[in-house]
Amino acid sequence: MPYSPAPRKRRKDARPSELSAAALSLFVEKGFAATRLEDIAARAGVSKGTLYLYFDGKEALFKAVIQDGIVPVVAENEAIAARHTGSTFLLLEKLLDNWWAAIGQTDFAGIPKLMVAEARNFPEVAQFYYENVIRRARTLVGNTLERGMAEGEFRRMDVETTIDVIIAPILMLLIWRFSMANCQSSEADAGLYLRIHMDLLRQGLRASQV
Amino acid sequence: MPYSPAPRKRRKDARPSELSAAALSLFVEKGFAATRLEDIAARAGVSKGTLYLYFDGKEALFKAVIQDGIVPVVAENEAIAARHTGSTFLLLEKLLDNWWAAIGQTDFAGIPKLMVAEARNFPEVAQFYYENVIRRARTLVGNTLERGMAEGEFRRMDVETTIDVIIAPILMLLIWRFSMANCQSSEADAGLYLRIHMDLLRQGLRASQV
Amino acid sequence: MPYSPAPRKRRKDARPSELSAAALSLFVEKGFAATRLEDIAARAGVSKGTLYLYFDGKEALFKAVIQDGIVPVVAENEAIAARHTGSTFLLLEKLLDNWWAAIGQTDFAGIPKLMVAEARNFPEVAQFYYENVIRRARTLVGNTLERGMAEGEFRRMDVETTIDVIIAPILMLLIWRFSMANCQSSEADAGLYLRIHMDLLRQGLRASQV
Amino acid sequence: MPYSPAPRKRRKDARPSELSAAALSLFVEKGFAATRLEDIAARAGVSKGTLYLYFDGKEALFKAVIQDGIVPVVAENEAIAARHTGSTFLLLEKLLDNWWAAIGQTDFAGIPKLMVAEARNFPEVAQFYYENVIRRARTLVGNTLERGMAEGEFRRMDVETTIDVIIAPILMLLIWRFSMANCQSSEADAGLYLRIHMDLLRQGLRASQV
DNA sequence: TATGAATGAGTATTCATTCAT
DNA sequence: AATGAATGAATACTCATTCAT
Repeated sequence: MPYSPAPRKRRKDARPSELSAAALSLFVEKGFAATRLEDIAARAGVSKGTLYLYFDGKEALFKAVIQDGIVPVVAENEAIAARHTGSTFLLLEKLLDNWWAAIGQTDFAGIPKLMVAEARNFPEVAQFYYENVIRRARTLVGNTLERGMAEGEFRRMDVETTIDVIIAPILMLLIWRFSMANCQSSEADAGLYLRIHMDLLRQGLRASQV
Repeated sequence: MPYSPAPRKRRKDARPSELSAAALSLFVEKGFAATRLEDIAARAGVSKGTLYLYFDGKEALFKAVIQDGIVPVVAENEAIAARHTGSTFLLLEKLLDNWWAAIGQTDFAGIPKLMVAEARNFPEVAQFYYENVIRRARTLVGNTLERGMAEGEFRRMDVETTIDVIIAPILMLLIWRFSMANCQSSEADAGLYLRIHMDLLRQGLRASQV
Repeated sequence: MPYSPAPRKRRKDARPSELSAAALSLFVEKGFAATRLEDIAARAGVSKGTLYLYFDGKEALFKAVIQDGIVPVVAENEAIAARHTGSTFLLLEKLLDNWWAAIGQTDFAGIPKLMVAEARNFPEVAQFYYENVIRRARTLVGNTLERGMAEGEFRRMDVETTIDVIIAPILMLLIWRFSMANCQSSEADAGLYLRIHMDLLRQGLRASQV
Repeated sequence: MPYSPAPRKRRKDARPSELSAAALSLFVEKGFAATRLEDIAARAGVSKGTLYLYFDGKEALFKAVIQDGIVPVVAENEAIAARHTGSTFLLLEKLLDNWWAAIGQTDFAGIPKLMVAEARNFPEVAQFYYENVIRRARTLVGNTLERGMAEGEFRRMDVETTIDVIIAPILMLLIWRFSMANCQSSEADAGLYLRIHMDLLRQGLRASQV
């Protein structure tokens, strides 16, 4: 018999992530304080009490949302970089593609805005996020840049600044989408935006070819 | 001895901005929902009830904070651009300097983070902000770019994208300062950051001089 | 010089009754608790603080409204009775007419409803009202009935019950007017109501004439 | 041992009427505005929050108190009239007896005073009360009078006026009990009062028997 | 495991009252 | 005498959390 774990069992295991998914979408939508546990429970299709079977409370839910959300993607990107061979710029593109598929097009896309909004109220979670997401992501990009420079594919440049130039537009894209985007009459085209960004980088990074 | 208006009167006139200043700093620090009116009152040195003499309630206070905070600076910058003569890049620098003095180094610096955090809960205020701050600021930068291109000082480029490239790092600087900045061990040097930004722009914008 | 006291002086003397008149109309309209001192002041055309120059506070205002409102009319009616000669039923009619002119067609008309609504919250005022209005009015009507019976104009009957029969409809008329009257589509005709009431009494009270 | 439903469940079903009973007694005692939700909860033996599980708020509680309180008794009286045979005056007595047992001797007795006091602040509830209690009660009495006249038991008379004569004293009895009654030294005897009222009616209504 | 009834601490808001001018 | 800015106690209502079933 190939597969088919008992549905009830699968349900039980899936619960926590169902719950934190519901929490994430509401936290992103309304902010932490303005989200009621009752709404999270309702969106997950369980009762309020059930939340407490899996999480210690609202704060714990917030931490879980942040901590479980993005870290795996960072690790995944680190793995991608580790096994990559060939053009460094192609690696940058791979990293962006993977990040876009795993974050940008999922509910996790709301996390940066959420984290920005709540960092001061949850310094401990912010610290965790800084060390496990931001720092690692910057290191990854930084290493990639250095690899490109070492191989002569990229021109020499200040690494920290260039990391900012690479990451900031991507972050702004997400933050914008979960804050002011509704105010624009015309829908922004995220795919186009990212392509332009990468095009600029392709030119901007490469060693000048005389 | 010149005259001095009755203190009571002077107080009355000053109150609204004292109150919204206190509100701003707390909203930025803890978010809208997590800020208690009592704390705002305490920070402004008045009682809870006094807030209601000047503002209709917490939401009205939020609107006032946003609407009164930044718009004057936008207008100021528009005026600066209108009367500027000479190098277009110099104008860009002037605009940045003024904005940095009037926003970046005051409590208003927290507004972008606040607006990002609360935009979804106050769509009406977000709309106001979009139209009176964001759109006007973008138009101002866009016109400046076009002026530079028309005069041959800047190379030809896609204006909308370039506006993003100019503005996004400045926004990120502020958003970062009011969210994750505490997580870094080393203090970031905003002045340096902006100087590098302008240096990159100076090179990136100018028409290639063969 | 016939008259013309200084207008300012007249104003000063008139203040308290202007204030309690404003208070009465609002108390009647919305009840004691739901009436804000600010509204009373506004209706009287003065500032909130001025109320405290003439009354000790909201309760004092309530007491004044009740105590100053109706007692004079009771005294007036007692005087009418004292100097009346002739048909006793005519006296009853005079009393009703006077009461109707001095109470029923003025703002004082709202006092019975107000007193009913607030008696339990102001037992002291209620006691005052009971002794100085209700008891005296009942005594007056009772004495009149006894006079009519003594002179053979009215048939013998239980006095206390008859007092009720005479007074209750008049009270109900006022209470109704200040409570449910707005619910009726057709305007009630108070004058007609009272005339029918008196007609019934004329028949009901008179000694049967064989 | 017969079964016994879970106490929790039994509680749940009983709660709303426990709560509105507590609310009624306090509203009658102190008026709507002067009654604190906390006191209602305390009198019902629950916490403040529990009220909100069953009612949307203070106003909803007020509406429930009025709407659920008296209407059933009106319906009951209509049924009594529908199936009555025999003397019409006996029917009047039955109606009074039933009303006295179901209203006059229960906490519902306070509703007329409450409704009078709050009608202006709750026009919608007042309208409901007018149409579902007052109008129906008057119609019931009016039909009874017409039946009596048609059968020759009652003399011919103006129906609307007579309805007033029948109902007003009963209303006054209740209103009095919940307002000024405490001011009297001697306890009024409601039973006696009603008996006298009916005696007067018996004489007043019957067709003169020559 | 899951439920949802019950709780009560926490907060925005109102408004009678005071008092410097 | 008159003002109205300021106060802070009072209260309706919310919602995270608990726990008996």
